[in-house]
Amino acid sequence: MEDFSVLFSYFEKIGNRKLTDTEKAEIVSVFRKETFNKKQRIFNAGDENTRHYYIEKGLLRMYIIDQSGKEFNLLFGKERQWLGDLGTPATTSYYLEAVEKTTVFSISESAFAAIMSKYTELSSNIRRSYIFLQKRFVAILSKTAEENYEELLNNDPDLVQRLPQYHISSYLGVTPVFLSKIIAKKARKRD
Amino acid sequence: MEDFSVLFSYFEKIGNRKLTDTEKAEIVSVFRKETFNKKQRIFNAGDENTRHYYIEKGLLRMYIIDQSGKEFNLLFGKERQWLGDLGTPATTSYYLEAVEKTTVFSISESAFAAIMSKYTELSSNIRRSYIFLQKRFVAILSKTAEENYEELLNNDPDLVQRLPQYHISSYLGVTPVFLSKIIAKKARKRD
DNA sequence: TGTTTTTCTTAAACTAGTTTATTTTTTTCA
DNA sequence: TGAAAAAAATAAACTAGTTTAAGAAAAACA
Repeated sequence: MEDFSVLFSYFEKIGNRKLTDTEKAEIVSVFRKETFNKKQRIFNAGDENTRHYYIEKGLLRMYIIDQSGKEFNLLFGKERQWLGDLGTPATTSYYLEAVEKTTVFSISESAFAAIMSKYTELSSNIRRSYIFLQKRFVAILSKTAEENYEELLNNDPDLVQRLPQYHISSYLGVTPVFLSKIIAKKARKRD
Repeated sequence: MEDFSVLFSYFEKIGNRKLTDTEKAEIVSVFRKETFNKKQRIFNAGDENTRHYYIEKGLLRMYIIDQSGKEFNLLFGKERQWLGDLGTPATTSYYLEAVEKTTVFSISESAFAAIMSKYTELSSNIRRSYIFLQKRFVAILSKTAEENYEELLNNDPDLVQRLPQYHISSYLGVTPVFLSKIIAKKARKRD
């Protein structure tokens, strides 16, 4: 029998109360526990009705590939975070991939919509995602790559450590070459 | 007595049914009809507990001012659209201003949260806003200013006509000088 | 309608970030 | 552990977009 305790804790936290056995059974029935290996693709641009992922352990990235074949990391998700394309069930434009070996609880859009009416905190979560993206958007628009790198380093040093540099540069909207320059400059300053 | 018919129609559309007189009275009691003149400020960065605005007529812009004093237009809102800072009631980082003389129905965050549970379509609206912002983010990150201008022209020609060029350039994340160049180049091509 | 103010254009010098290519360092894995 | 592959650093030439400035055009308004 698979271990859903992390998921139960999550719902107990957002519901601010213990779950009954019936509720636990309900949760087990709509979520699917899955594990993905490093670099394994979870969904692809063009896929319809993609699922939502609550991450137990590991690191995922959601990205696009532009006309010229270049990748842009839109979002990362790590343990105790949600990731997925909120545009679902419409055809997605994104790719979702594991950066590390990752274990998730996944749920279909329809089931997600259903539990949202029960756990209203899930809607607040979408709203928080919006606010996060808005901040990120403004930062990338109005600040230099150097400032944005500095900020990421402050806000989520863990992420910077777990990701290869070229994934970070793509998240910041610059080339790996340029991020390398920024880091070299920072190191030069420091001594 | 002020005319709330546009707002009633909106709720009848999203609720997919006629409103009762009681419901109409409820709506009138929580919304405030307001008019803003061209260039009038509606809220400022630093304000707390900003309101949500459903636009009856006119055009608003939400923007930031960066460290160096430069403005960046994050979003525009026109008739039959919502605009506001979803981060409310937390202190906002944004400015909201009327581009044209604009009439709105405004509502406080607490009342908004309350009617959201009754008209669940309002949550879907937040989700749609998220999807819109995500698309815009990806476009600005991965496409040239020229392509982004072209796209805006296709998706919302009306907006391009109603806004001064420098507001559009700021929305696209470039300087007015550069947008002017893009437009000049386009005109040169066309003949 | 003419004057003032605001917006747009053009030009030229500049810079943040890109591209391509090569070398070095780090990681992977047989 | 040693060879191969992946990631990062460095360099140099390049370009998309910025800055500053000045003039032209359009809009506002008295």
